[in-house]
Amino acid sequence: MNRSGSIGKLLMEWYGALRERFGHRNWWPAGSPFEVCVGAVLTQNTAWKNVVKAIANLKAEPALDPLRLYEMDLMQLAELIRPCGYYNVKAARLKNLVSHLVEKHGGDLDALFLPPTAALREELLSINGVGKETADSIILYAAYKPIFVVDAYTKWVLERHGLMPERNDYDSIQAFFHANLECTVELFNDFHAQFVAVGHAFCRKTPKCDQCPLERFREREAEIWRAGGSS
DNA sequence: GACCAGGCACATC
DNA sequence: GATGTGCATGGT
Repeated sequence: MNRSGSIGKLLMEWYGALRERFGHRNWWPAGSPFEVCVGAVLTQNTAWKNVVKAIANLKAEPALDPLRLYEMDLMQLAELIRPCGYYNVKAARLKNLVSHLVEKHGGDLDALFLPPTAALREELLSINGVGKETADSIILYAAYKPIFVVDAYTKWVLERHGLMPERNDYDSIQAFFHANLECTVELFNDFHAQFVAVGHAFCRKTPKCDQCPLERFREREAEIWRAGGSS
């Protein structure tokens, strides 16, 4: 087995251990694809608990709808999403996303999601306020297309286990997972969610880190490096 | 009261 | 292209 095969096998064992520990995460925690899009913007550098409050406000208005958000006053939108922080910035970003959706696709998410993944990603990234993680979250969890979402916890785990690819930028890490895993929506969906779960449980909690379900793979990881290019 | 959270754009060098 | 900074609330 070559080295990439070994890594793929290890990653699946990681996934199995995480899944056993945390259970299937049932992501994305949202009632509709549009809610995923809104949540993806609101959760930028923000704890999900606070996003839940903001989304509840939008639902109560009710305003969790492309056209309503499109027509809503910017200041009013900012006030509704205040609990999730950066509310002025995020109100503008939501407006950008919704304006694109309404003006280019008549408010129809299915129309937005029609292009192939690479083209859709480029289109989303062209919207000010939609970066790589936000775009990929929308593609995976709202459009149901297989793309691996990389976040701070993903980087933390890879670094912690010495599995970081040559370059540690977003696209390189994403390519690493695409190269070593079966590219399916189901796997990418829950794998990313498991990284978030293990991050919540152990990242920055060094005293507890020895209880992390990934610790038992240390020896396997060392073996892979000893084996080098083949095994 | 300090520190952190499921980023991103923009300024500066 | 690498690095620094502003954005802001709520939980621990």
